[in-house]
Amino acid sequence: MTIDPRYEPASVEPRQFQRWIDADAFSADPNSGKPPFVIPLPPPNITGELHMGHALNGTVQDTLIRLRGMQGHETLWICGTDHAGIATQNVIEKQLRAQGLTRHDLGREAFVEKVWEWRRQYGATIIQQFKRLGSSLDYGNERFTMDPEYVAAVAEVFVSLYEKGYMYRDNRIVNWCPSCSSAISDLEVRYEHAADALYHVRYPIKDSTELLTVATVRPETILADTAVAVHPADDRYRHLVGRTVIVPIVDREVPIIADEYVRTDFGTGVLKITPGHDPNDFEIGRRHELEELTVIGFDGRMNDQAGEFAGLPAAAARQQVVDRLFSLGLLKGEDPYEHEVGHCDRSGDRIEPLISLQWFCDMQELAKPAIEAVESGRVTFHPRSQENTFFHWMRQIRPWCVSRQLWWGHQLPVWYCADGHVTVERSQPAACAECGTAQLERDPDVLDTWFSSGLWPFATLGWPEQTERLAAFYPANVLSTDRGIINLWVARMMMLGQEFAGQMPFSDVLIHATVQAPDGRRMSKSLGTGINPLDLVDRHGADATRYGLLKMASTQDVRFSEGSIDEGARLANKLWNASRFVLMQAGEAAAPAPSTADPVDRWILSRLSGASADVLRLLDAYDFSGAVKELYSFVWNDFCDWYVEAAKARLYGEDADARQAVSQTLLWVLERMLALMHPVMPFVTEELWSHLPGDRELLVLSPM
RNA sequence: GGGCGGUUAGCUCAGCUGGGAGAGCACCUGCCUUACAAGCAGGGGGUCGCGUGUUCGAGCCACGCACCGCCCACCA
Repeated sequence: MTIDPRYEPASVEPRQFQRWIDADAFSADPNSGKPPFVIPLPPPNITGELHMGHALNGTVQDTLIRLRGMQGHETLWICGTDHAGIATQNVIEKQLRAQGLTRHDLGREAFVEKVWEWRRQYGATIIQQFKRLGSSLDYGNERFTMDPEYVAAVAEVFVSLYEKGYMYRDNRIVNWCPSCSSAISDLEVRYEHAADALYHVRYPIKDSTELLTVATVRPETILADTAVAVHPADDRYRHLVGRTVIVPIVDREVPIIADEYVRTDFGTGVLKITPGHDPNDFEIGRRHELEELTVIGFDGRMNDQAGEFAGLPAAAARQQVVDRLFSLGLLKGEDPYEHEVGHCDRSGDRIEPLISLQWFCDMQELAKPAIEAVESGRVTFHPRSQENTFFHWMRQIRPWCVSRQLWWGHQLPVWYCADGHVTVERSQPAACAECGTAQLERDPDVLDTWFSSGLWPFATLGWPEQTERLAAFYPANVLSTDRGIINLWVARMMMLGQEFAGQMPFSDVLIHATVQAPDGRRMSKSLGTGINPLDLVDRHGADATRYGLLKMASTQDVRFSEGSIDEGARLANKLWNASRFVLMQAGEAAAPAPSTADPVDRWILSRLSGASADVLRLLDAYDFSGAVKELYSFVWNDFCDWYVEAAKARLYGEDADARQAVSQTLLWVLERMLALMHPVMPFVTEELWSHLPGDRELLVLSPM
């Protein structure tokens, strides 16, 4: 037998992967009787390309799946992708724009068909990329959040939530993204530092020569002011409560009201109230039954109510309003002002708080069992400290705005008749639930993409049908993800899983590290700081990449170091050559057996069992970095540097019995070592396993 | 504003319930020793972010500060 003196990943990886596929090694049998072990892959967006986060998370999950499989579990790693509503629609709209078109030129049906076409062509790219890492996903049961069965599951959940009274429609102020032309949820708003100005504006008091000065960063919304507020206990202004001021420029008479919300120590202690364009003012407005005026439209431009400013983008209107205030002598001054401003997580556009009619889901009741599950330890986060993030959000959870003004996604299962009656059904209703008319129009909106991904652990198994797979593989065991979507996704899966599948969807939430760029900045395409994990696989091999990622990802944030990947490559090569040496000595010997005659043999056997125990213990504790270091030290230092070197004397000696004994022990330790290494380095170990003497099953299917 | 994590050798990081400062890479010296030069043997290199405190003793515990990264947050 000849084996290359150097491990060449590129020539081994495709071949070994194909063997796993041919042996159907990644599918799960619901009737095997073995204890299940299930991980739902966080479904990547169909628009996504494999990035470092995917690669790390994929490696973590694959290591666990392979480990548990070898330990005798029936393992299932749920595979699939997310339709990613806004993200995907934006990609297609961008393509259209390049051709000078908008989605409205195509119309809804043609546009959605175009997205499907795109999805058929490119939507599986990232799943193919996961294969390069050796991921043992259940490819045969790949799911998509827009599969027909999944669509039915989403409708079932929506209708059921509606029937239980959680889902309602309301006219409220929402986070509006002008460039997406849609509302988004609170969690999709990203706050960014902005250097604006704080303007001090004088409002004349009616029947008085007095002026009241307010401070605002958004003078353009003055046009929609419907009150001015002071704190009820503020002696400076107490006498003015109940009087009237004249809103500058529009000369509207509005009341001076008192509200606890106003801070006496900010600005002048007088707050202008614009219920139509500020979430706080909206709440105050509702408390005081103020009129809700709108001067900024859904396109982010001033609307007809804005008079002379109509048609201007809000930002441009701001400057013109300021100029007018100045010329009216009502601008008292302006100060530089730095604050946090909401931006759309998807488009990056500045959020415009606007009042609109949307569907909301009341989350408070749904949150309770999820909070309790974490408090009681039935669901545990690793590391534990991440539970703070979860509790903080869940204990003060607010209604979830679930409707999106998009075309790509799960259209709401809601119909309206001409009289405005609402009919919520699992499938197209024949008649209005209230008046019976057959003239119904479906709500054009679609659901927040996180609504459907919230059903992932059970909708992928056939729910609401009571399938064998659902019975066998729900709930899952581990959910591994980035800490950025603990609330966005993990918490929602927990709430919906409990409500609809009757149990928490998993018991262990793994929050893996975030890999930063080598300079400590965020790794991102837009910053140009991204490192493509597939390049690493090309250059160092998949096993090396996996090893390196596990090695470096020990704390919450970690800087990328190619040195760790390189260490993995060297370890793979070391394993390769150690095996080569052992196999050359072993020849075509029979099944290996350890010998305990020599103290050196006893030493390595003892080290092997010690290292095995350590590695398994560390992996059980999700300490991948520690496990990988232990593996390295055993393979390199104990086995190669000490045992193999010590074994040479006997191997090359005159004593035939000693030669036999040491060669047997070498082979035996090698075999166990390959098995122990397999979850981390599946390719090189599987290849070497195939060179071991005797008929043997694939390593991935062999017991640990 | 609140929370989480980090700050240890030139670089990336380990250091568990307080008592030896460590690994890999890089560097230096000597070896192409017949599994591997992606190798072997050996070596230099750190007031463990700053300050105070607890202790016989602190990288490790407490409090405070600084800087970096991230999450959450309805103060114009």
